[in-house]
Amino acid sequence: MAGTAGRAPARRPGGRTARVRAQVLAATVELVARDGIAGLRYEEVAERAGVNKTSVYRNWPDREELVVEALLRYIDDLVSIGDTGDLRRDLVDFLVAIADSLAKPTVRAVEQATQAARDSPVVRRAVARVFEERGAAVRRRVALAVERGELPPGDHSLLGAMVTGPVHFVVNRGLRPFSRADAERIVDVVLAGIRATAPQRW
Amino acid sequence: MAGTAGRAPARRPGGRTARVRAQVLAATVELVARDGIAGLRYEEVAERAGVNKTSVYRNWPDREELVVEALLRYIDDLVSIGDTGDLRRDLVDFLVAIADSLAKPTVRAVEQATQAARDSPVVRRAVARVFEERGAAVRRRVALAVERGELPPGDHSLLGAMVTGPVHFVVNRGLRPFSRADAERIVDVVLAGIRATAPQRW
DNA sequence: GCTAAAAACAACGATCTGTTGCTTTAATGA
DNA sequence: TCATTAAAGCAACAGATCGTTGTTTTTAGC
Repeated sequence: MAGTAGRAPARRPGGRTARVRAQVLAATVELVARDGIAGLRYEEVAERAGVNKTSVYRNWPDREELVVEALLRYIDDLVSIGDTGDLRRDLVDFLVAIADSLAKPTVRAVEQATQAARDSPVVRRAVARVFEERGAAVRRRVALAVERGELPPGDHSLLGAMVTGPVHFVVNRGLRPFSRADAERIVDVVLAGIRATAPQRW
Repeated sequence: MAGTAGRAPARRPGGRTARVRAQVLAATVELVARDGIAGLRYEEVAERAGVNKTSVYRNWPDREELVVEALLRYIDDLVSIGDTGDLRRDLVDFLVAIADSLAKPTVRAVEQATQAARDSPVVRRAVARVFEERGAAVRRRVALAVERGELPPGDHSLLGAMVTGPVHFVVNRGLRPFSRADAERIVDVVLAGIRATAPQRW
């Protein structure tokens, strides 16, 4: 797959074309965030992008390619974990950043795509790729923590899910705002639990 | 709001009418599970239900009322937590049951509705009501555990999110199957973490 | 079996879909 | 600066879907 989503590379990609493409992809993200992939309407994309609908149809004859390209373009909106040397702090900051990011259209679009991924291999691959980068960063950060003696050695493959899962749960249910205190509680319980269940004091 | 979703009660609700209603609601759940609320098409509902589309339009002029009624009808598909006297076992069983239930169209429809709830008060109320029953059951079970000395007293409002959040996370990302061992690990870490972070050995 | 509630049938104008032929704009490179 | 031409805009289309309405047929309830 060369170029942007399998088509021959544009031969005049600057100026207006770039503007049109960017506006279409931005509109696509917003509408997928609101209505999901199945609810996406080309005419509404064009209207919101301030572009003629033929521009959308001709550039992205396949709606899944449109959605995938839109998701990948904004992949950087997905927050990642940092490294201050203090695992607890990095995790807490990470959770707070995730909670905030869940308000962004980009991130909500990824959530919608995650639902749709069940029925579409193309979307599934894109979503997996998006999450893979974040997941790898968390794994690297955890490995560092083990090296530094902040965590006992062992299988920490569930750690990421154990700290971020509750954030998604609370925010998506939308029952209450997610506070920094919530993040601290989650991280403290999970880290203490991992240490307490380690085979021996390492 | 009397009757089913605000309309005057049907005066001939038996036999064929009941059959039509049930088939439409079942079809609605399946299609919402696949395409979300915004992607729901009345004609496809009618076709899948083996029913004329006018029956759908006349019974449910408002698509949100159709979706809400469909969700509430299958509310019992949402698994709840049991009480064997052993908190760890009850939680593990609960998590495994949740993971299994996430394959059901009914439950996936609720997940889709949860996304859409952001933009629709009607849907939001229905989803909140659906989850409220399950959440209350977990809170009761946790309160029992505290009474029995299985858990230290304190604020356990995040416990439900901390054990079920990771399940949703793993299953929805769909990277790998969710095993009973995963459930055990999650519950063990969370329970150990809660005990380890309790103010004193209670 | 009668009555009438409710489902099916049929047909509608309006909107959306996806495509095509043509015109206009403007990015690119000389 | 300006000629070339890629790419966007415009207009019109057949077909599908939407939501509604008038009528006919089925059948639940008495």
